[in-house]
Amino acid sequence: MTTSADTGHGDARYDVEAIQERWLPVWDELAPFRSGRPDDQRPKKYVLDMFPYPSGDLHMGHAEAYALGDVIARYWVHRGFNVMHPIGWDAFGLPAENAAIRRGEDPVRWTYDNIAQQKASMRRYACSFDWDRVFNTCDPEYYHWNQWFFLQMFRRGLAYRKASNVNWCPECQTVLANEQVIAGQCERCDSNVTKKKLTQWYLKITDYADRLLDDMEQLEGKWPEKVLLMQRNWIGRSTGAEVHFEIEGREEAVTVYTTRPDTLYGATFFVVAADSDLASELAAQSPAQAEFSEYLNKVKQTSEMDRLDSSRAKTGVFLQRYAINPVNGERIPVWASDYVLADYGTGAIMAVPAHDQRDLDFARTFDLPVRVVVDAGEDPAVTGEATADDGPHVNSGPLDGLNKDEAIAAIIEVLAERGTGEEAVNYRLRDWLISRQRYWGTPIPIIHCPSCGEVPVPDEQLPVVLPPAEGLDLKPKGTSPLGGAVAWATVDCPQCGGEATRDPDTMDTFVDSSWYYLRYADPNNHTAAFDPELVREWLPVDQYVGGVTHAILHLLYSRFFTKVLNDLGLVDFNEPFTRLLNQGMVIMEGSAMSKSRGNLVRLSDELSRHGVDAIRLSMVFAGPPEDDVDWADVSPSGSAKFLARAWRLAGDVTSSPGSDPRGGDESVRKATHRALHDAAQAVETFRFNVAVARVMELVNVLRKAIDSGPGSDDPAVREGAEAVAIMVSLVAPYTAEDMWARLGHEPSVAQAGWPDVDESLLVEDSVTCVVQVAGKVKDRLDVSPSIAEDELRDLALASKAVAAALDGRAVKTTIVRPPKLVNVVPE
RNA sequence: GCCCCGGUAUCCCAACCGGUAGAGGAAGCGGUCUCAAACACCGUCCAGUGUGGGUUCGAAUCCCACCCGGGGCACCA
Repeated sequence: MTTSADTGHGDARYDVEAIQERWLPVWDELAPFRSGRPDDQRPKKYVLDMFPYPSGDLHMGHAEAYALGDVIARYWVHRGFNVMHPIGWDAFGLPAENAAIRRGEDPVRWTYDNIAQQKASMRRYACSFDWDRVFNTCDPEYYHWNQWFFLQMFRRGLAYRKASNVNWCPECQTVLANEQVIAGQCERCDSNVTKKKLTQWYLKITDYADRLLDDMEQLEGKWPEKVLLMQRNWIGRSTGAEVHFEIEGREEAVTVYTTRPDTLYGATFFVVAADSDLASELAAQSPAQAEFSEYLNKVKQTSEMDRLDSSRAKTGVFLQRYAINPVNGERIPVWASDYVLADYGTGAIMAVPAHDQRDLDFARTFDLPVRVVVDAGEDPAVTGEATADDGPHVNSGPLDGLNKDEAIAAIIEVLAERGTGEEAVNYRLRDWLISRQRYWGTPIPIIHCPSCGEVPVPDEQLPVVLPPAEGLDLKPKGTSPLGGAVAWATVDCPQCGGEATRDPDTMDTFVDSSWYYLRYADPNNHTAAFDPELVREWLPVDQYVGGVTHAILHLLYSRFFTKVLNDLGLVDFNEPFTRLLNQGMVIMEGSAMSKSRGNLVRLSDELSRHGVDAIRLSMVFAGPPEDDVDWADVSPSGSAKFLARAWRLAGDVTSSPGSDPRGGDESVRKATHRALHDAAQAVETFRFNVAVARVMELVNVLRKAIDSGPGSDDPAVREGAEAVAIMVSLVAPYTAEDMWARLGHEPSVAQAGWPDVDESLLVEDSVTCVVQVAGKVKDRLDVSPSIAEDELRDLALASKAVAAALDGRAVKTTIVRPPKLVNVVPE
């Protein structure tokens, strides 16, 4: 146990447990982080930590995230801002339901118990949250507005139902959004995801693809580059053309999408996605019907995992049908294959094997012709490498001799003229599938009426509250448990009054987190999701802090919601999070902590061993915030040692509060003001570890000043110790508060304010000037920081060491950078 | 395969526009205090910045190639 340490200075001891117990009730009373006071004149700032999911108690990851968010929030409070730093719980989701299934616990009870536990832990962890703004997404008062937003979108055609092949997790027995499928596996349980044809609810995020992409410009330099890149990739905008191909024996032409319309003359075959409706239709009237059915069955059995393996050999079936190339009238064979995706573009492609590797692989497997139309010097049919480079077009009629860009422009014009094609944009992004066949979520507020169809639940009947779980079969079985709540599900149609049923699905929990940051501005509003006026006052979020795991999912959905709400006139901004900081993970000996790996470090153990402050400090000091913290590399006992050292300073100060630091020891004052200046700068640029180092430096200076310098009585020492308390309060609030009290002040140190930095104390009396000869350091001079260039050059040239290094050589030139450097360059 | 980020002392990490490689911490070693220890305090050792080349008066920093580690994307036509 190192919870206490004998100081060697009298009987005062740094007793972690006692300090924690002393200040918690005081803070409860003072509520220094309350942000809702109506008469508050301070400028507003909104600092937000991603809210937690209440699965058990807080863990090491939370400890890191909240320690970092706290540094930022507490800093801006010191800086005189009215900081809103709220917390709540992302409380819907599968774990509650799984606990219910496994242990027969009520999801409601399980969830609220966990929330209570986490809340108590956060209080003890001294998070600077505004406790007056707490809510949980599973509160009917909250999800009421999920339903309201859904209906707003429904009425505008942004929420709709369609049948399609959806991602299906056989383990969770529910559908998944594209964003929740990671490398062919379920984001939650890692099962291999399969496809299933189902009718599901979607939100039309694709309508916002361009804005989601283009508005990222506003975030440049304020969000991590990595996240912006991931979002860009995810949206995957590409430009090209749609080209209409006649199919022999089919009334309507079939459209393909291509990014390389310039290679149209090189199309030697045509491929439709095997699992598309078109493939089945084309096969139906063909001798290849039997072969195709067999192939389709095989394709359906292929797991998403295998399908994603691009090294897999190409497979397919010739449908014995022909398409007509609109530019040269050529008759090309139509194949069905699974290398073409049914839900991207139009589900059909023109294959140009000479200039597309996938098409070439396919052509070589089935002995189809390869025709070069862009001369890149090599023959893909021989090398097996398709050429995607630019070059003069050949075998391409009117395009011959043109380069890629010219040819694309020319062919689009030709296609448009003839009405056989046009310029087109495509996205990788798909609409957001939000229905889930699970219990613990927001019921979808739609009533299915046999005569009226999909009828929205009238606003005045919202919220549609979940029926109690008791008596329902929550086990995953592929259909919604809510369907089993017959009394709940059976209702009168709001339109015709006839018997109808409620939609039995619940919403993806990412809907909940897509607007929670708005609700904090007005958490207790019973008549609206929020008062637009309050949102205008507080939003957008000035600083968002959270893990990079949400780089796509949550952040993309939130951006989408914000844009929809902007269109609805409910918010006046386009981007919800002005700045984003991604913190790393806490790992152990190089890998993620997990029970099964046996390297799990329990937060509660660490807290009782070292104290809250030492753990917080360790998290912040471990390295740059976006890097992972390897718990094996940090030294919580070292942190505790530093805190005790800082704390002891407060007890050593013998001057009285309010004594004037002017007239105190100048070098101590300089160290103090330098530390305040540098630490502030470091915090504002998220270099928290550097900020801590600056404080440690100051503590070392003060220790020396007390023991062997101007002494404990010097007012500059008091000034320094108070600065230490304030700076330490960003990271270690208990220690700082106790220091503050020992220095003779009333709580809370959190509200003490950042001391003004005296600029004149940042100027050094003299600096060391390095004198180099040919770039090598030969001498050092003590000079005034304001020394003139000429004077410095003369001083340097007069140096004996320089003369010795020159060894008689003439000076070619002298580079002078006052006051820090002179470089003498010999001939 | 493509793209992004990183590689500095035994370890975790600093180093503003290219300008003294070291701020801070951990570990180690030595000392003061002590009967001894713990604690505390003081001091100290340790790298030339992954490798090779280039630009420059001067490179951890900029450029090129490669190696290693981490992350993202990956049949998206």
